[in-house]
Amino acid sequence: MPRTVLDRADAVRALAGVFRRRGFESGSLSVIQQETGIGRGSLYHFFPDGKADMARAVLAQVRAWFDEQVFAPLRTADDAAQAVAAMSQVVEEYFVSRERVCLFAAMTLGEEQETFAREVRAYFADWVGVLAETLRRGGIVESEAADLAVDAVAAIQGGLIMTRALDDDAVFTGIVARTDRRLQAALTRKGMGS
Amino acid sequence: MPRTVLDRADAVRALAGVFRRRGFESGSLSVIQQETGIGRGSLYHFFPDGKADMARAVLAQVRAWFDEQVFAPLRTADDAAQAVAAMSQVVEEYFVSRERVCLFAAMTLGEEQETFAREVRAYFADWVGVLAETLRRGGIVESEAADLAVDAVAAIQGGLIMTRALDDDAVFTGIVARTDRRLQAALTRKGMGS
DNA sequence: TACACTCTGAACCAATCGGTACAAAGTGAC
DNA sequence: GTCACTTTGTACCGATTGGTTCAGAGTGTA
Repeated sequence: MPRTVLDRADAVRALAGVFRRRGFESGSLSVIQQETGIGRGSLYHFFPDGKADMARAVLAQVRAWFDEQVFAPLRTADDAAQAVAAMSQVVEEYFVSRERVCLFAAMTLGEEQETFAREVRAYFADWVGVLAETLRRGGIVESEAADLAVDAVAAIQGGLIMTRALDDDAVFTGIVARTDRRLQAALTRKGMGS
Repeated sequence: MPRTVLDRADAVRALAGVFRRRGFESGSLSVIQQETGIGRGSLYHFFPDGKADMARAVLAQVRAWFDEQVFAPLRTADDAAQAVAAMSQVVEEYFVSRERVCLFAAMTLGEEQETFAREVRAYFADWVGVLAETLRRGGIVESEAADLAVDAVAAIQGGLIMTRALDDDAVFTGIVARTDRRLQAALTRKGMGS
């Protein structure tokens, strides 16, 4: 049963790839058409409001993925150390297999900054929040858990920048590994050390 | 003696501001003209090769600033701990007063990625290299110094993303402070602990 | 004053932009 | 096969893009 007709999810997937490679601004309609093989007609059929609609859909898909694969597991975990280790692994795989680009981070630059400010803020605030809560449940005091969580997410995001800049996946892999190690160490000493 | 005529340095300064706010892609000639008050004629007088030339000039200016204010002090310092503390302070001031945007990091996204790949790689490699060398001179073993340096620069870059996303300067300030504290702690224990 | 030189504004260009319209092709239910 | 509905390619629109040209204003020197 060959699928010849696209559905919206296919289009969103293809768009995410283009936006990761090209950026939102420079991913022009012609380029999108060419790289995805999706014609203008289909694009405006699935996304009547044009490029903004496409960006919104892609962001929503990424957000949904993180909700399922990252945030929910952290929330429901009873073993904090194991949950954090799982997060490190899942996040590493995700970004390495997706051009080493976080589309939400990309949205903090340029003009579209304001357009999606709410979604971007929610994504990072939720990530930090759910990680901090997991660390707290693991026995780390509230204030230290919050700092550790912010630092961990920042390290991952900074790792993506460095790994793209130096064009070396090992940079990102190393940063994620050491970030995980730092969180595990904090959980082991239950937030007592400095 | 009122300066009514611009020189190239004025133009570069103004362009840096526009690129930080708008990004390279969306900073169109008309927007640049409008926000800087510099006409097309002047722009193409100073930057005959157009937008690419402007980007190159802005990047070179940022690079020169870091050479002078960050890299050189680290290289010539005899007190590693003090030099690292100075770096933290200077870098924090720099980014807070410049829209919390690192133009080299912005260059790791989108199409222009390849255009300036060499300069971007050099900027980050030099920053990491000079910081690692400073830590090594401070008594930290080579392999650990390299990891610490990569992690520190990544933390700063990730901090910029988080601080823009959460629209809160305190996020960046906190991350820089804790990154500095981590480096100081490593220098104190001379790279012996884990 | 006159001169060489730097800087600037405005008009203009082809190419491309994001977006629209719509007829035709594809698809599943009956 | 027919029908309602979804998906698609093509042609097209006005606006804007990055880039060019060039006459002339601004400036320092003598």
